Amino acid sequence: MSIVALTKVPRPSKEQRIDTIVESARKVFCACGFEKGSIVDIAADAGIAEGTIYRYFDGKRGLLDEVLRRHYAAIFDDVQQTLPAIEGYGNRLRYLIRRVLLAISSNRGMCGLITRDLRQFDTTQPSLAQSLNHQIGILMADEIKAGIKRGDFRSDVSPGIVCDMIGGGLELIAWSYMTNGKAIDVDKVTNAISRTVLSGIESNNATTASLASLVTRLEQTADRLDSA
Amino acid sequence: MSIVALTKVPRPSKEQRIDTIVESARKVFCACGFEKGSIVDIAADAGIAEGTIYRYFDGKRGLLDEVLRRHYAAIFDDVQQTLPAIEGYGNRLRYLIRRVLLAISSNRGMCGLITRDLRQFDTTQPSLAQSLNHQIGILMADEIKAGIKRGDFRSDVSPGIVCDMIGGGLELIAWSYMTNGKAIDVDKVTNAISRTVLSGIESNNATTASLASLVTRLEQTADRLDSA
DNA sequence: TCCAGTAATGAATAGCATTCATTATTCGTG
DNA sequence: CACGAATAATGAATGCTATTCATTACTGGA
Repeated sequence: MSIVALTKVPRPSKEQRIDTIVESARKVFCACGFEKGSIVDIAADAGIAEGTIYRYFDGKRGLLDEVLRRHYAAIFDDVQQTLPAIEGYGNRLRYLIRRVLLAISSNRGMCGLITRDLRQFDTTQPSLAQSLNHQIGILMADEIKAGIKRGDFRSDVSPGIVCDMIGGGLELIAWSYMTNGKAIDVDKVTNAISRTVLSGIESNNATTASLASLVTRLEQTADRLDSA
Repeated sequence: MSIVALTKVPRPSKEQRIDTIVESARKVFCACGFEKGSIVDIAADAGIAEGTIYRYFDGKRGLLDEVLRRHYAAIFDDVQQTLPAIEGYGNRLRYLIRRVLLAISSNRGMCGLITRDLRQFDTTQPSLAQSLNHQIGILMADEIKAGIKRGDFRSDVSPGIVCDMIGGGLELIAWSYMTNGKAIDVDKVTNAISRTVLSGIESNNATTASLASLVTRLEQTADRLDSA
């Protein structure tokens, strides 16, 4: 029979407890993934019993949602501070692409959660987390729509489809980063995506050729004028 | 005590048994998804015991892989028959995009498996199924590379990135089809993607218009000079 | 100090993939 | 046809985890 004198620490506030749980969940999920990261692990890391987690969260899924929500919130904050300072729709679009690539390549564990586990939709109850990638898509779509209105972008483009292509492309790049592990060359990829989106892949030989012949003709004319 | 006279059906061949199991798995997975579709359900549908499945497959995951492999194989067969008959790199690219959209929109259950469950990678052992989407990407990349070589496409485009953008875009469209259920307008989406990939989104209205008027003016000047 | 009300606990529950000792069937051979 | 290894099928038992809930521990006001 041992009598132990423990300094009784007061219970943490509701907010502190939630923060502790979410942080432990983040650590465990990032390290092991959603499936393999168990509630027992998270509880152990947070220094509490499993049951306690269920007082604050609907379940494992809800916990993941909150982890992801906080991750995206930080990115959104950053973006909202930076975006307005950038001039030009094309440049802002380019910044958004680059920002996502940075987020992907700077946190492999989170990248795994996003590419692997965010997708687990439940047709009955769409979760908050599902709309997070979509939010970034909305930011991009806003730029494109504004660009169309101003005439910088063609009026026949579908902003939604273009955003899907950018967002989907970024996701595939993230996914292949997760599976093959090769580092992402952020600037190179940013350039490739931006260039493709803005200019497409078709060569405009016809235009170039007609311009070239025009130049030739003007040069000849100029020569004649000189000699006259 | 009942004496029942059952016509003893001979055991099916290994191949038949595998086909039965895979077909039952396809039905169950398509109806319930990978997580919720249980081995018991599949065994019941196939009219066998759960244990039997494990004689033929590594486990639930391996079973899904085979279901997906067969689904993709059918598409590949179809594509390989059709593709060579189409003239022009841009047109073949367009066909591939349309073919994938058709596959997506014609089979919602399978679409769910692809967008939701195919992604469950295990960093330790990459599965066959993971490379299936990639295969289609390779077909597209081939067209793009050939198009670059022939001068139809700009030489500074990155085929891999463009394929990621097309493939990723298609996946996002599939995903949003799964979550919001709205039917996909195959032709409209095919057009939007093709147009974006080929021509980009930047309007060259201003440039074209100003160049055109410049050309006109220069031509008039040149004519006047010539006649002088 | 006491006592509702609130929070935390962790053993019990439940669901499901996977295993494996047991039973049934097949088929080559005497 | 009969026998008996070899092969296939079975389904109860196992193990793992998320989730629940009766019980216990704390807290803050009267």
